[in-house]
Amino acid sequence: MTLHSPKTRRPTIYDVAKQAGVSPSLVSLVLQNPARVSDKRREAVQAAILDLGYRPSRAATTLASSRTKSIGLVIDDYRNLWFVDLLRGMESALTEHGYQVMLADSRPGENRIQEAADGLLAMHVDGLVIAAEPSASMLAGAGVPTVVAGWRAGVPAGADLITNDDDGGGGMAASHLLGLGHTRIGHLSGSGGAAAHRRAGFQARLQESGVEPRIVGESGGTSEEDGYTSTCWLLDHHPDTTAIFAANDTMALGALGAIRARGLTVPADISVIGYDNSTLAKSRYLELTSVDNRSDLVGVDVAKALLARIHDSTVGPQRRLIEPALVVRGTTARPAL
Amino acid sequence: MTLHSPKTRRPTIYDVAKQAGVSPSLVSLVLQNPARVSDKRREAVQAAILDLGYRPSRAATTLASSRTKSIGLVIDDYRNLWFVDLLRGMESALTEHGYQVMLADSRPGENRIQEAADGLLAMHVDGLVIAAEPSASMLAGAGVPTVVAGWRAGVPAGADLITNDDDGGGGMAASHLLGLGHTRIGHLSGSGGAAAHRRAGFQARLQESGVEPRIVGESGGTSEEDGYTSTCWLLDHHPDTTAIFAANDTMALGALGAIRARGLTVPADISVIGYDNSTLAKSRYLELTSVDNRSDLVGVDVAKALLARIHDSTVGPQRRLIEPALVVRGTTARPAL
DNA sequence: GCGGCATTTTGTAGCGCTACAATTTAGTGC
DNA sequence: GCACTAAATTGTAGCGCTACAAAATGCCGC
Repeated sequence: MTLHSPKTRRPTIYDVAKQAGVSPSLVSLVLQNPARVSDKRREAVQAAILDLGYRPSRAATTLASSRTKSIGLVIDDYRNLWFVDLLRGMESALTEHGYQVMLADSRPGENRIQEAADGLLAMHVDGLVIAAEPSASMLAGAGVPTVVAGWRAGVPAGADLITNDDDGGGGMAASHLLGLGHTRIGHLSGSGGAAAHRRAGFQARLQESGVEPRIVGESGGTSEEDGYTSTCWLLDHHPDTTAIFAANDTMALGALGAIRARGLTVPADISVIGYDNSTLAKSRYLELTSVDNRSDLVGVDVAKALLARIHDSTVGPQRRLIEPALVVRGTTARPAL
Repeated sequence: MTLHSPKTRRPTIYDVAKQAGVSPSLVSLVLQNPARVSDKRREAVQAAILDLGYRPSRAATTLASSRTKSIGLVIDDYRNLWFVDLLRGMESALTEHGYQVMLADSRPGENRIQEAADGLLAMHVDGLVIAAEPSASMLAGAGVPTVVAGWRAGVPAGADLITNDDDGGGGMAASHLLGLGHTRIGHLSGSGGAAAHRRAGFQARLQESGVEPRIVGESGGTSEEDGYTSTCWLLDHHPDTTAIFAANDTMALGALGAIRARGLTVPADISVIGYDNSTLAKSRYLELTSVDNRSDLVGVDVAKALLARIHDSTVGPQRRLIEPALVVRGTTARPAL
């Protein structure tokens, strides 16, 4: 590639057309569907593109064609890494159709989901994914296909919903602990929607077997600190507890800390199971048993739902749950006798 | 807000103008500089905007004004959370000037930095930040102000460079361990550029005091697993080691695992210090002493450099190092006698 | 060589917005 | 009320691209 006068304005489709000796329309065609153009012209155009360092203006394309081949993804916080699996899942299903994903976070702490969505909509995204807990009822989509991923509350009217089966995952955790022989079981919960479903599924499955879990922190936070203090409370009030299910891996880490502080050992004295199958859980140092909510699969389904709606605006909104998977590692074992 | 015929095309500036009884130009003015418009018209326009649910088309604005008030940030992998601090730092300095940040990752593993940058450039970003290790020499910027953040290799010609002082951070780790009285010190390194600087700074500071560090994994990876195996090697060959400096927190976690596997205790038997001050390090369970590279400050400087270049294209490229900070927690202590 | 048809190529118009000059309106002093 | 300046408002002309209809070209058999 030759660098032509670096300080000049970027080359346009007209520059390419002139250099290749064809019309701008032809260049546009080459860009969109090279197969429709004769070999001779196609090569001339591609050579000119390379030579000039031409890069089509996304803004102009958007304006002229009124579709961007891109879909917007609103997440809550970059630090909540679950979106990464969601994103990869979406991309795997989207790239083959030529779609891109644009990310925006909702300013953690301020919950500006609508604002983030607006920003994305201003860029003419063809579809919108909300992967953050909507605080108030939002209108969101405003015309473009919208799907809520990973949350169940506050789904805007007309939006698809594709989310992890947190009830099912809670049930899996319960079954795992029951299967190992535990009966005096604690649960560290939190106030969020996901935590509520995990709790419900966990509790229901235990009750089927006649076991009543000791639930802590139902209306509290879900940080490591919360996990720590909840575990302390649990060990104070139910010292015979042999297993703890934490609503997420971070809280499980807190539980590990509290257990260690009591001089107890995991899993010999107490089993611990987390949720999310995060990096934390996978760590060799922690070896945390955890429930993986398969956000990658959620992402794939999100993409499919979006594509379906984009190509056929008459399909109605759907709701689907993705089944999680239990990953057994080193923090769960049979209870001591 | 009234919802007007949801299935119709989105309202344009002309719709707003008609409804407010003014010209499109006036609406545009209200959008850009409300103070320049009389109260009466301004309010009429704003009411119309609200009523119609009007959202300016970013594409049209970009095309017409040829500046987007947005800067592009290329990161390597969303999982490497250091970019979050960088981003927040940038945003804190950018939002007051009305600029937005657009993110793109370079497809982890494939190192498609140029591709990611191209995508951003196609959206007419006014500035570009490369926060990923450039594998080959890239042209990057191609006209727009560019700054490389957090890396020192492969800086494109004409780009600014603002990065963490990894040498300084390594020195801080060394000083900390020396100050505690350690003299038999190991270092878990890696093949990357950042690791090399941390190693160099660490080694230099130790040598000033006549201490020669035992360096492992200089040409290896920087995962938890690498930290684990390197530590095993270290403890095999230098069992008298009393302190270990890991090139990052993840490796430090691996070190903790290996130390525990040997039946040794941290920090009683061995002190461990990491780098990055990640969530991991802050965890109450781990309490890992770590060097914080203050990526937030890097972000602020990146933003300032960019703004300076955008507003005055004649300023030359600059290079600046940001001083890191040591965060002492529970994994470092005086050596046993 | 020529009609008839498929393929390739091109002009024209316009997407929604902003810059800028031109025009209108308001404000001032006398 | 008038000349004059400042402030507010508007019309015009694109920004770079694509859709689409129209035109040009190529290809076939006879």
